[in-house]
Amino acid sequence: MPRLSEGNRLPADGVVMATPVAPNGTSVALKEMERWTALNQSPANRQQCPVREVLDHLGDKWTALIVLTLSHGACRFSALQRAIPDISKRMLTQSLRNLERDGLLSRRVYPTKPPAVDYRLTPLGESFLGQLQALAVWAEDSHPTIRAARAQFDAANGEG
Amino acid sequence: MPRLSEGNRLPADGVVMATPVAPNGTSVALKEMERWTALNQSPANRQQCPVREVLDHLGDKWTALIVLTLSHGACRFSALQRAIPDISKRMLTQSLRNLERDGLLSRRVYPTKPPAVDYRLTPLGESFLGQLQALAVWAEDSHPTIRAARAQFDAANGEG
DNA sequence: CCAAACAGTCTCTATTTTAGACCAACGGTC
DNA sequence: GACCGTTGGTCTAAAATAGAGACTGTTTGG
Repeated sequence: MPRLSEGNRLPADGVVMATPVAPNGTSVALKEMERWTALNQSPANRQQCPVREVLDHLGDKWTALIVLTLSHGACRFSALQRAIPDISKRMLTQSLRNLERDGLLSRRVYPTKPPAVDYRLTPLGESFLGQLQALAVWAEDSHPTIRAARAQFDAANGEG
Repeated sequence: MPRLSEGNRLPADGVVMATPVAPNGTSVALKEMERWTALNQSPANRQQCPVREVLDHLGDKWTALIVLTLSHGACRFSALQRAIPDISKRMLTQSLRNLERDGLLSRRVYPTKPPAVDYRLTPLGESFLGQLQALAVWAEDSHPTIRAARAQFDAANGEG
């Protein structure tokens, strides 16, 4: 197996790795890349990778929205449902459980009839919220640029 | 329809809104929450919400990983595949297209045989990368805490 | 001449998500 | 007092989505 090292056998008409090159001729970024690639080879490594873990949670799609919603204060199940109308009960329950399991929020049950339950961020949850808020700011700042890029792309590639 | 205002008719045994209270008696956070809730009622609003847009992209699950991988420099399709072994070609293609459409990365085709294509972050992509890296740092920092919380949760609630 | 590599596309299946019914007890209305 | 909505969920069936793998056509390597 040739195990081709990317970047060496590249088309002659374009510089592909525009990164600093080490004395031996291989790109520095390439080496980092190889390390990263190697790391991701084993399922075990992938599973215990913190980045993956966080990303998989964001991949819940609802998780981030829930945390953002809870930034306004403690919230009951049904209030969350109203705040995020397009989440199904099932997913809301599931996402809340995951978040609780990971210690990002705490669940409090009031033994009344009908039962009342509320969710609030833990300190860990608050710190995650900080990250999310930074992301939200980036999103708002970049929104116009993204919309523009999107319009341009759609115009270039078929408009159907 | 009573349109119950959350927070007023709460169980007597627990303070549910531990947030500053405005002169008129309603929680400040509650008002923000109502605004947020109102915003999310209309599908149109949800669709054009920048936060949603970014979150939906992270919800791709692979998008973030791709951007993080491209932080090491330009990368060809197959190298990305090797770097992220558990992504399917289908999703990789799809995610790359979305990212390109939103102007986070650029795609360059070298008309050789066999064809070569490489992807690299645009300035906008780099700025998104910054956010992602901050998130990655948070993830690594918080990993132990999360693992602990998880272990505790699993111990408390049935260990099956 | 068979195999692999390149960057995808296409189809078929497996997983995930959603929509909606249901629970049991209570408050308000008619 | 029948009827409705409210509480926080769980459960099932249907819809959307993701994944696995075959296929494209050309070129180099063995």
